[in-house]
Amino acid sequence: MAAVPGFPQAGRAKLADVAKLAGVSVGTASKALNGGGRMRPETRQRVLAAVEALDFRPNQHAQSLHTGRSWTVGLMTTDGIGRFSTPVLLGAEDALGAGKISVLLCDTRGDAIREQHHLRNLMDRRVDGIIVTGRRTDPRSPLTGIEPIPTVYALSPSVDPDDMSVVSDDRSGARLAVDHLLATGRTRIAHVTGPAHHAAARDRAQHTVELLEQSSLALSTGRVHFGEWSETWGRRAAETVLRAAPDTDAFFCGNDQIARGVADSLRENGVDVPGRVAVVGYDNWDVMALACRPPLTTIDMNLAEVGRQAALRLLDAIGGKPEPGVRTVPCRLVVRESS
Amino acid sequence: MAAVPGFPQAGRAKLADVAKLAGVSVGTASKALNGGGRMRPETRQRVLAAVEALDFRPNQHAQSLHTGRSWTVGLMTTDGIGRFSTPVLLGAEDALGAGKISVLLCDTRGDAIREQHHLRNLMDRRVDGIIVTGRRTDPRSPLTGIEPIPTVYALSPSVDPDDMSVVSDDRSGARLAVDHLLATGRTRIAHVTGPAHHAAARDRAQHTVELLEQSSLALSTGRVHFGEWSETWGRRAAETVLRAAPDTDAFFCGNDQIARGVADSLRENGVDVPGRVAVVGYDNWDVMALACRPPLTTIDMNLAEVGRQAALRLLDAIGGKPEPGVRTVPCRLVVRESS
DNA sequence: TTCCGGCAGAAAATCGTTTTCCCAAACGGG
DNA sequence: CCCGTTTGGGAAAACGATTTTCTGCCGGAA
Repeated sequence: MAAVPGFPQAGRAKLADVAKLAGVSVGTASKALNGGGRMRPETRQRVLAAVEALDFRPNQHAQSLHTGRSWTVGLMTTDGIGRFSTPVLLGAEDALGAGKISVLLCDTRGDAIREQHHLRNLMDRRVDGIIVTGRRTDPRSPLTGIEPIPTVYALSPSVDPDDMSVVSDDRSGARLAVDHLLATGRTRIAHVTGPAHHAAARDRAQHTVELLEQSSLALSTGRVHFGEWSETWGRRAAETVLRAAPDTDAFFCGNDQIARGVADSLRENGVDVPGRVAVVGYDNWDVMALACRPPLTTIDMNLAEVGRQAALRLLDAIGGKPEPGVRTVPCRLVVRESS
Repeated sequence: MAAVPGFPQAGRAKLADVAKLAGVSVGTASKALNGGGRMRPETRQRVLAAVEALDFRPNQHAQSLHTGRSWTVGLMTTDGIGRFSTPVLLGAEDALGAGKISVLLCDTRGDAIREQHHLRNLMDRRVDGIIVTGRRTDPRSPLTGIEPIPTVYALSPSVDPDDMSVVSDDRSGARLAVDHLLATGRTRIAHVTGPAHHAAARDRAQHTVELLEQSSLALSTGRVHFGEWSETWGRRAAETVLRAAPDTDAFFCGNDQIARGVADSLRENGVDVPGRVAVVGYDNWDVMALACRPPLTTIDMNLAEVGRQAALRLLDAIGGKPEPGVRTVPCRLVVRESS
């Protein structure tokens, strides 16, 4: 690391400098670094010593120009980087970083123009691959005009089943919640969730109904309560449910905000949670789940794992082993005091 | 865009192909593209037409190799990508994207080893600049070993005053809150905030006290209530305050979680908000502020603007016009129904 | 002594641009 | 008609690595 007389300052040495210091040619120096070619061990040592002395770091632009690889993947998020895409993003970054690959961030803000713009940019940079993530679990139309670049869709799958997608397993989430409630003796379960035009709400609701049927049960109110993903809706829905089916002994909610609204409403109406009624949320969003009174039992989608899986599949595809299709990541039940 | 016989398929044409199709030399083709050199308009047109026909896009690796610029900046976040760094990040991406610069994401998870690792990576990639953001407003020690690379610290300033930093103006935040409360007739103000070892809590508290003094007022309880950034603490503190100073007519809280806790506690104790007591939060975190009953008046730190300013300063520095020092971004008062 | 195989390492080609230098033709003024 | 001065455009040298090809040189065998 110490400055060597006659050579450029540390950090900006080029391979030619290393070669000169070691008394060999550039080609030989390169071979010494990259394993390859035959050479006297002593020569290799000299080169390695020179690398050390000059703190040489290869110029990645030169490498990329030669190999055509950028050791970079694009990460496109469609919703500003929200509560859902963030953990996915971190999981992906984690898995990629291990492989010396960096992440180029692109936020489309849900705008198709911006998406095309970023796409051009990523192609110009010759990224090795692309991960696309969205806020919702609704399928999205695939990116266009990226023929040769491996792409993985995370969280929001592509509508094309031949694309690679990694999603959270809504069915497993519903199963964990329902099984947990049944196992703790609840049989009169209500389901309050978000808007019916969201796949997440529809799918979880459908699975819930099916799972109850398998135990010869039905929803306590006879129907799913679709609404919004908000506490306000949770509070309103709780009252509706209690009026329609006063013997309801559990709420399975489509997300933690709704669940918290439900819990607040129950408490304020003097209904004991979990004594008389259990509440289970979805998302394991800590600020909601932990601040809730009582703290929420909830379903964790393992979003970081979704991101990690997406990254791993992308690496496979970059390595020439693409596995088309949708892969699901199972959820996890987090039991707290509301059930 | 249509395939031209005898030429590689669209998207992978090189400048040599363009030149051949236009009947000029590579150098001339380059000049035609980049404005420069003198040439007959007709020749330039021929080149441009060829570019169009072949859908030519310059190889950025080649450009970067030649110019030494990567048109990329590193964005290091120290805390996963949390609630605070996300808007900063988006603001920065927005400002940089306009300048054809892409963002390379690095998350250190607060780990020094990882930080060094990412730093090496960024230097190897010859990024044009670096933006460092953190979760807290406490000053952080500057990055080491990046001598020649322009760096801007966002949200968490560098302890070295000669570095470039962009932070939220805590003083303006406190002023907006206090002035608003005074203007609406409140004079017995309590201040509940986070841990005293957080600069954000200390600074806002200090400014609040100073501002009150300027109006010959003091805190209703005679002291600042330091605690945690949580709803639980907000609820506890509200009761403490009401017991110590029952004539308190306003709470200014260090963040929206605390404010929500305070509001909840007041409501449950039958204290009318905003009728008898006003509540003002800090952060304008929508899920908290909007879900609160009543919706919270709060201070917005304009974090996206912090990110944007950081990006702009970085661009200036990259362009050779660095302006060392700390720059502050003023806050914004968002009035809702809690005051 | 001659020839050949093997090996260490040098030299050169390559990746795709940008940029500098240089040459030829055209042009204008005296 | 001749000599500068523009002008348009080509050739070639960077940029910094990797990879392929080529050249000595040595030892051993015929």
